[in-house]
Amino acid sequence: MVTLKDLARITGYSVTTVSRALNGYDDVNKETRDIILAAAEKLEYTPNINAQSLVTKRSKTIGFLVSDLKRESAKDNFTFEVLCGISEFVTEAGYEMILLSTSSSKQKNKTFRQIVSERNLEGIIIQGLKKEDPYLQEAIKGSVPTVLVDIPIENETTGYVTSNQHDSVKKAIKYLARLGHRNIAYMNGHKHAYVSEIRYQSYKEGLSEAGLEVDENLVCYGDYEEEKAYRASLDFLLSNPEVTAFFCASDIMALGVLKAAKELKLDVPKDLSIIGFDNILLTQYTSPTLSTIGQKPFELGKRGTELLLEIIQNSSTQRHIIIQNELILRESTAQPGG
Amino acid sequence: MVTLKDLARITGYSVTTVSRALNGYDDVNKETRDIILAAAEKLEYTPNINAQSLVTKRSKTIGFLVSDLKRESAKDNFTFEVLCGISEFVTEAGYEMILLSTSSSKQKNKTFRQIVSERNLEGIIIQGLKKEDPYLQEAIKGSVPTVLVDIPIENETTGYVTSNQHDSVKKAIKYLARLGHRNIAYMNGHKHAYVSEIRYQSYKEGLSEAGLEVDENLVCYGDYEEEKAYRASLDFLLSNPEVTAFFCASDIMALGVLKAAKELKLDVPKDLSIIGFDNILLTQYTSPTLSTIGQKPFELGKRGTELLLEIIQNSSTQRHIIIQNELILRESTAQPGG
DNA sequence: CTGTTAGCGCATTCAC
DNA sequence: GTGAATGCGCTAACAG
Repeated sequence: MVTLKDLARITGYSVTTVSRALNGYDDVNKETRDIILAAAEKLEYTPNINAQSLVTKRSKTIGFLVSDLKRESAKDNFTFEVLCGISEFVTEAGYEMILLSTSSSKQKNKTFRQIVSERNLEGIIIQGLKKEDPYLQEAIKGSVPTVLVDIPIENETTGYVTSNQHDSVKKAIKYLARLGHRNIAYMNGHKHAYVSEIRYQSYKEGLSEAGLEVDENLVCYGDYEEEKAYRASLDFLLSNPEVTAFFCASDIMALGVLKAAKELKLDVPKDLSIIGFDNILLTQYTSPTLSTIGQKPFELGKRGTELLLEIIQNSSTQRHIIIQNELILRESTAQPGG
Repeated sequence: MVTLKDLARITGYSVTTVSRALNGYDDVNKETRDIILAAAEKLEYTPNINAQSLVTKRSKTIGFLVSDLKRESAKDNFTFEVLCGISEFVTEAGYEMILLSTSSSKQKNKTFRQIVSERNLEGIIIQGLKKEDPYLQEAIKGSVPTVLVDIPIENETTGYVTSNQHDSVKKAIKYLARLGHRNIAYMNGHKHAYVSEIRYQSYKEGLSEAGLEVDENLVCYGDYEEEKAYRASLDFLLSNPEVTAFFCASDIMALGVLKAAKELKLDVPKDLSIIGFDNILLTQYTSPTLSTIGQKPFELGKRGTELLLEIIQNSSTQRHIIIQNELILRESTAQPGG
């Protein structure tokens, strides 16, 4: 390992001068700088970021905190795409990202503050935590720069990045209404997620704006799981034959509804239109293919990181970023009756 | 931020004693230790790992180096599942993981050594790099503990974790042969991946062991892409009507073959049996559902990390770990003719 | 058992 | 322009 001291010894200058030359200070003789830079290059000198951060207090590291990063969550490439987006931007900015999972941190009885101070994290991006998660509360209250994915809360050191779920859900509902659907059901996820609320609220508003009545009985709960959505919709469709369209808070649940429809010999989209949310790869392969609302998780990660670094550098003019979703129409939507 | 110095000041002991008490040395008076531990708890003291690593030379950090972590790779949840496996085990061991992408590192002209020494990484797990990638070569030659995923190379500081691809591919081929297939084609991926070679080799051996001749003309190249596999197999199936089974080096390519078969009005599995590799989620949703070889990427990540930490601690008895794959039979395989 | 001393690699005063 | 001195938070000899 080559250190500043080595470079100092070899070039004959002091550690101080070497440090300044390498960090681009302009009070260094050009010749001196060239000599030092050449030596650094030759020896493949790399600054020790840990040592740097010890004195500068800037670790050039951020954390990405997600809820249980277990086997199952791997199915959900939303998190992974966000991760990719973060990774891309973070590296561009000369930072590095550490992956943190709440489950394992809790297991180790760490507080949010500890997670952060252990590694001197400059900021944290949070995704997928339940509303009532203590880490989330700590993060919001604390003074560590934080960016939340899909949780619309902001303050001095907290920002968020999300998509225009409100508009896109309303758009989907109104689209169904325009096709002639009068009884549009909603398959909601569990109540621990902010997005469930937002989407449900938007569903209701969409109905109202389309001149349709909101009927609480047309709401099912599938917990963002295919199997649960399948079972819930099986019963539901049997007892609510007037329903001709189903809007689902996630594609995974839409798959469950699709399965139930098939089992009940309902033709999709002739007897039942279905719209999902997420645009997962599978939606292009089902039969019929699934209409859905497409998010851009990669962008969420990338822009979220951008925002986080701005908050860290105190250079941000805003505390939130909204990414546009896209209503993707495929084969699972049509007029009622065909 | 609470430091050792703070604890020393408050408890009246020296920094050294506080440090020793906290690190569980047994040459500390029990009473003293209790006082110190109590103070640490009360003030929520958290050791600064960066400072620790500066002196101990152990950063408690490993890197996960993957090839281009771009938008597209997100489709491939193999990487993500490996990542989840790493994350789980790494945290258990008190380590943290940093995500590194070759594309961005190259862009910054960093050598492998620099990537490692910048952050004092204790070890690295590598996945998805092409055979000829310079980072891979550096890693293997270098003295930094390294674990390769699916690249069977080992030496003093390098180990690998992979699945029994050899056996499982042979098993699949022999299964097809037992069903009565005599002309079994192979859809290979690009040649930059070790796994392509291994699977191809195993395919040939499987044929031989089943008493079938190896015909180089029955090999196609789909580059691990659906579209390319689709086009390659379209031509191929037209000009090779005697082929009744297709083994594909990845499920994604199997999807391409399935699409081509449908376009050619070939019934799967009646006219053409298909077996893929990976057991991606999609294989359960296609029609017909796809037979495939299931890997356990989560296990790969987890066991790989385990191995890496052993190499780091110099406690490993072996340098490689093999995880068992599973031949999963679904609807896309049958006897020729039905 | 405990404290003093030294130093990890680096950036930053402050003199010269 | 340059260097000596200081300290970031911590561990590791070495004395006592």
